[in-house]
Amino acid sequence: MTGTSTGHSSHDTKTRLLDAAEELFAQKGFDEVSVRDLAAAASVNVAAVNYHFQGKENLLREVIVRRFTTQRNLALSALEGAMSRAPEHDGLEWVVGAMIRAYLQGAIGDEKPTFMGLIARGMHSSGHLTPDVFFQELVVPVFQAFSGALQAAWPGLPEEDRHWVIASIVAQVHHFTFRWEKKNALSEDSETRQSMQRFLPALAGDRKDYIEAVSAHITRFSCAAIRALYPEV
Amino acid sequence: MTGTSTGHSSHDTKTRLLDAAEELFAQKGFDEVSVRDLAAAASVNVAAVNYHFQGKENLLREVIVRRFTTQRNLALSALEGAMSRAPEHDGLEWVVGAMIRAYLQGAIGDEKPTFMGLIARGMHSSGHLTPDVFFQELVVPVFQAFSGALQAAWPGLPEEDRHWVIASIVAQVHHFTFRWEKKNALSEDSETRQSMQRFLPALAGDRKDYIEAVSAHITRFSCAAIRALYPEV
DNA sequence: GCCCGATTCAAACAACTGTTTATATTGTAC
DNA sequence: GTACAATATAAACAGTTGTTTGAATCGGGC
Repeated sequence: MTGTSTGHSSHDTKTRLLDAAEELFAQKGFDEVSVRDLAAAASVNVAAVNYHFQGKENLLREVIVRRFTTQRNLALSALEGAMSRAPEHDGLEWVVGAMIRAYLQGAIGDEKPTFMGLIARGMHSSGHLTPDVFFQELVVPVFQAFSGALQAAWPGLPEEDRHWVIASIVAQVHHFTFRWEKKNALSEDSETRQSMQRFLPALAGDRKDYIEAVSAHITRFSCAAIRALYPEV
Repeated sequence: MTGTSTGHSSHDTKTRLLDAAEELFAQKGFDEVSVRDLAAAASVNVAAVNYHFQGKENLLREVIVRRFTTQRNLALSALEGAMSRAPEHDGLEWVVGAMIRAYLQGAIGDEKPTFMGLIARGMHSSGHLTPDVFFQELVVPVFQAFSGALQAAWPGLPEEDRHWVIASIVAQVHHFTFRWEKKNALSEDSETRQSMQRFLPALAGDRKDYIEAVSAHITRFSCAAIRALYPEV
């Protein structure tokens, strides 16, 4: 990292390792993936993990930061775009919908197993990553941006209630993300999978339709509550 | 297990092991707890785990089944009680509130680290437990009971939308449960913990108040949406 | 007393973990 | 070509994992 002049060959194996780690961690979780698994998946030597990163945990940290940074930027720019082009009469649905869609897109929009489960695991797990920096840099800005946008879109919603409402919206986004991942992790003919699809038929469709259906529902449900509970101005 | 006549001494160490496992798994997760940790916490020999249960995974399975069974029964009886005594005019809030309160009570009502995180981990994790039986026996009945109660309380809500609405409610319950656990897992002066409490001041209060505040919010929020979106009869 | 099945225990087992070492191999500057 | 740093490799390391073994102990029945 001292000079950006020469380095070119290492970049390959480093990113190869990062990519493999992201996919494997998302699939099976941190503890279930050994350094040897990572090395094999990336077609590099086992020692490479400790040479390029310093230990397995640091690799996880870098994976998370990389993914979450793009997710944060995605959400922030989507929010900014929505706010600037928000028509006056349905500004609420516009802003909330944009936020939800951006998150879902980044979370399960890709065909590969996503990072969202990885984040969930990482936050569950005991000390695998120091959550402080991560939380401050990546979660807080999105929350505040969303909070500000919501305030602008629906001034009648007081600040202390806004926290509750945002929590409820985030809860739904996470939950539906999790359901999609969970479904995909099950075998095609699993009883559980069939039950899940019976309970939520949208799970049987393809990714794109699911994201759209979920976004529409959360937006409709949450905005209806907001409109019913708080005065328009 | 052949005869119920003699057995008395083993029962002690077996339940001691179950209790220790439940607490440790909930605290640190399945992989982070070694068989030796379990044995030490229960004050039994390491081999006891493989003698009474057959392997560590089986112990986890029995822990989960035991806990989730009581949780299921708790939710079902709470729902039944609420339905029988539901006054006509606010039957919706009554039923939804009872359901939410029962779940939160079982999830984070105890002072010990709860089983909810354990369940979440178990469902996340790859193959640690066969989810099929577990899901069919423990999740499905509660879902169906809640669905039936909701139909009775608000007939205007069509079945396919009911699935979505229930998912949104469950999402919130899980999320707020998770937030409480997450907060408790962090050290008192952690920056993240302070941020979380700033975003959701109720997290700073005690357990009882938190459960009450969360139940009230989810009920209010969700029922407002239902009333706004669907005709009363 | 003796016997017998059920339980407990300390010790050892084989497999796997993340990490390090010492040796090659590479690419580039001179 | 040689020299040099950066990177890749195979082998070994020390520690932990879940599980098994075989002997010791317990608890009554007779």
